[in-house]
Amino acid sequence: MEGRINRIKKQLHAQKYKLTPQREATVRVLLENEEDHLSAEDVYLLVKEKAPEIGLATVYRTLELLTELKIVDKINFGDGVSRYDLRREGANHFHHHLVCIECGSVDEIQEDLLGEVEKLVERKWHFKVKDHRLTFHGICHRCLEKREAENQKKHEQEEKKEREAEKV
Amino acid sequence: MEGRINRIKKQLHAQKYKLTPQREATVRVLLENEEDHLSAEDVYLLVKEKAPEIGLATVYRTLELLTELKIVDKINFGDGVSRYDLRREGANHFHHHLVCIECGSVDEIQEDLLGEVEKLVERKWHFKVKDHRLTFHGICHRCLEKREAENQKKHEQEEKKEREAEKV
DNA sequence: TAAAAAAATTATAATCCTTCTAATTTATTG
DNA sequence: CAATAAATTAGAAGGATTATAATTTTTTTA
Repeated sequence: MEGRINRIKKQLHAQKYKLTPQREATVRVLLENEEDHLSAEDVYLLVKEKAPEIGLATVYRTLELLTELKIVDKINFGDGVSRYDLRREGANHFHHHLVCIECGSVDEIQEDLLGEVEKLVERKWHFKVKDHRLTFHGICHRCLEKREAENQKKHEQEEKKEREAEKV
Repeated sequence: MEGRINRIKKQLHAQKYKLTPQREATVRVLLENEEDHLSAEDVYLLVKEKAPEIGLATVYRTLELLTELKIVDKINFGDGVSRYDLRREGANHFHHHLVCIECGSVDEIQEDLLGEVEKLVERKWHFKVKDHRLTFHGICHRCLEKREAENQKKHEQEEKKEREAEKV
């Protein structure tokens, strides 16, 4: 964690920005919640626990700054708020997302699925790809498993009923 | 055009909705600007030309309704407004976008680039894909060509200078 | 066809997210 | 240490979207 903070500090310094206490608190919150997809408001509330004096505007400005420096990626899942996602260290492409339309969960895919597709886009559409956003909407593995379990149960009950009917 | 309107009318009726004059005017605007990616405000201003009495709220509600029925897709390119994009007739997947970070243009890719990727996601992550959003950010062919032309020009001028220098 | 009920629309207010502004604080430089 | 620059705070302002109440249009039903 500390190493990562230090590297981010260097990235800021390289562009003549400082890692102020407020900025550091914000980065820490992002690191501690790396799996989540926090909105600016979410970040603000969490940062307040560490640094109660911080203002919402500062959080917005810090997130904007981190986005500019490609330390975080700003993403929108269509629910009216922007969410902020730490870029994995060394990752040169933005990871992808699986949004469940049943339970609302958001999972991440770190694998680069688009290598070939991007090559094709550059060749066929003569478009120089710099970044991408790929999100799948559908049903997550948890909800699928829940469904299967329910179907299983229903089947068993039906079978039980049938057996009882046969007895009578 | 009329045929398309009629088919949309039927889709509405199938769900017990009516194609009111305001809704029809909105759909016409979307059809007439199929290449664009209009915001609700854009649509509102264009619909006003046909039906000046329409209210902004109606446009929003109509677009929401059309989105529910999968007649249009709501999409967000990160500029603070939602944009609405007619689904191509018969298309069972949402098309992709190329957003130019230099000139702001948005081009569409109708080809299904994700067939294999989606199969992989379903297998490997056990996620049932229902829809997707894929947007590339980069430099469009127009801007690339402009750049090349400028480089070409610069080269020519440099060569000219060199020749003149040799003369003297 | 007239009355009642339902659906849709209008205009405007309200809300929510985000950005801007002015005043203040903190850090940096000569 | 004074002067300048950078960053932050609190709150106002802005813009996009949604909610509300009154009105209009359409549909249903007697």
